Amino acid sequence: MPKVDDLPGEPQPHINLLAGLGALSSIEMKALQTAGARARSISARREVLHESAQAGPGSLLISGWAGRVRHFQDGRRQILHLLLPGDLIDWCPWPDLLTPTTITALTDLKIAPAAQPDRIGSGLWQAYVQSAAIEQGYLFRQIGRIGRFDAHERLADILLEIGERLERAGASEATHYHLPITQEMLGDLLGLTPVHVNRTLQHMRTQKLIELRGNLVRLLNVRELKNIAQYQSLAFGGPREV
Amino acid sequence: MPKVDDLPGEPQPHINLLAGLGALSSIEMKALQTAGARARSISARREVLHESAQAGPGSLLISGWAGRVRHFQDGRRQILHLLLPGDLIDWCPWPDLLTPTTITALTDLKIAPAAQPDRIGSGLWQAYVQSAAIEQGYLFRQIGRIGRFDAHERLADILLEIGERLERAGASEATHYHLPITQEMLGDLLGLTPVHVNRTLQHMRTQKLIELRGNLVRLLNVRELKNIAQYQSLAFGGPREV
DNA sequence: CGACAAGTTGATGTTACTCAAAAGTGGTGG
DNA sequence: CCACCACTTTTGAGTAACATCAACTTGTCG
Repeated sequence: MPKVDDLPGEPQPHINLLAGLGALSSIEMKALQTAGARARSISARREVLHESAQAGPGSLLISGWAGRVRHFQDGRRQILHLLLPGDLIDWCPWPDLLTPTTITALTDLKIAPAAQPDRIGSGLWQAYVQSAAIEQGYLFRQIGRIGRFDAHERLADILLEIGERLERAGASEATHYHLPITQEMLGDLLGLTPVHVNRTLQHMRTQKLIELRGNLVRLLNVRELKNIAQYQSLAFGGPREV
Repeated sequence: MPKVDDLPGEPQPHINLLAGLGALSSIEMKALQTAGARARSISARREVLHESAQAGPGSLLISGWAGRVRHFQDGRRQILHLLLPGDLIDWCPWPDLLTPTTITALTDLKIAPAAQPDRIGSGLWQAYVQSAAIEQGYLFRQIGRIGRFDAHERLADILLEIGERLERAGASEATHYHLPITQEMLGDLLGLTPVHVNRTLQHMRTQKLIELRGNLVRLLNVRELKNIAQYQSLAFGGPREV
């Protein structure tokens, strides 16, 4: 598996991810590479985008984790969707049609302006559109997860999902990755309190389902985890001919 | 006592809704009217669309309530999103990019094949695209609702949201409408058990927040309901010039 | 070293679930 | 019209899951 960090140069998860979604021309690949090089840094806990903002020309998350967030008046918050390296952030096929949500940096980030597809229907354009469709799929999963799963199921499910997404972006292995967010953020994502997240993780450790040291997770018993979460990968089409 | 049935001709909520989202030409209006007349019936609890199905050419929900549903192996289910009269069901701006979810009829339905926009960018096309974007906004709300709200908040929120959506479709008043789904379905939508939905509704009745007789709901204290749910309308743009 | 954030643990309270049964509702056929 | 059925709503009692409050520990960084 591609241990991206060993490769020369910067890791470019957005290229790995998008190349899997649309048949990119070499020009488009180049554009993505140069975009990646022009990434700017944003530090943890900063807002990347505010609810009230207009949809921008699109951005690519190069490194770090972010989240679409809803804040409530009484201080509660819910992470609606987790954004991982390689993800497309606020691109939209037409101006002004994006539902604006606040996006917050959960860790330090690097964000690059998205390379613009030169025409509708190009490989890059297809990849972007697919990317948006996939996000919608994850929203559906998120609803099912927090609506009907208990704490163990939610954690098993999200750990599997994150691993799968990181692997697709070539950023990690699916069963062994760096989890750079706090248990409190995990709670905000899963609709649980940080205390309960902690206890549940403890329990999963004693069950030898996972290992968690520092912020390195290892999924020790993927079979059982998938069983707990009734897990199945989110299916989506690969690149198609235009 | 649905007032709508007393009006001459068939009610056409999809026209009310879509006309608010895109500047429809008179030809497009006609097309929607004839589409509405060609509606077919589907009886309650039937699947309208299965997960595995290809994205179709699109359908309009003319009457009745449906839901995007996820079923779990152990019999639990979660209604991911509620589909109300006038809603666009499986239309997608490009073939095959829709995330397929099972759609189930919660009541008897009437469904019409969606009139196809004749070109990208037309008023009808814009209305459809906006409609899809709005659905995404409701998905975000749904996640916040079930992730961080307790039972009272969830019910207050959903009752307000449903009222608002029905009113926008010209199908009811926002504070006084027919609720044709069972409390069990409401539970599946909100991630609660039917028993707990019932108790919570009882409590809201004693608080004089709502009135619920048969399946007619009246929101008696909208101010307080909005306060409970920290409610604010989902903002979206009206028709725009092409 | 000290300060601060994150993780951990215990004790206790509350919300929501489970199981169970009764009562109301609507439709169907005799 | 009534009897019967299936479904929904309602209510009660007991339980489990999760939240809350609070303290203590660990780790990290200046």
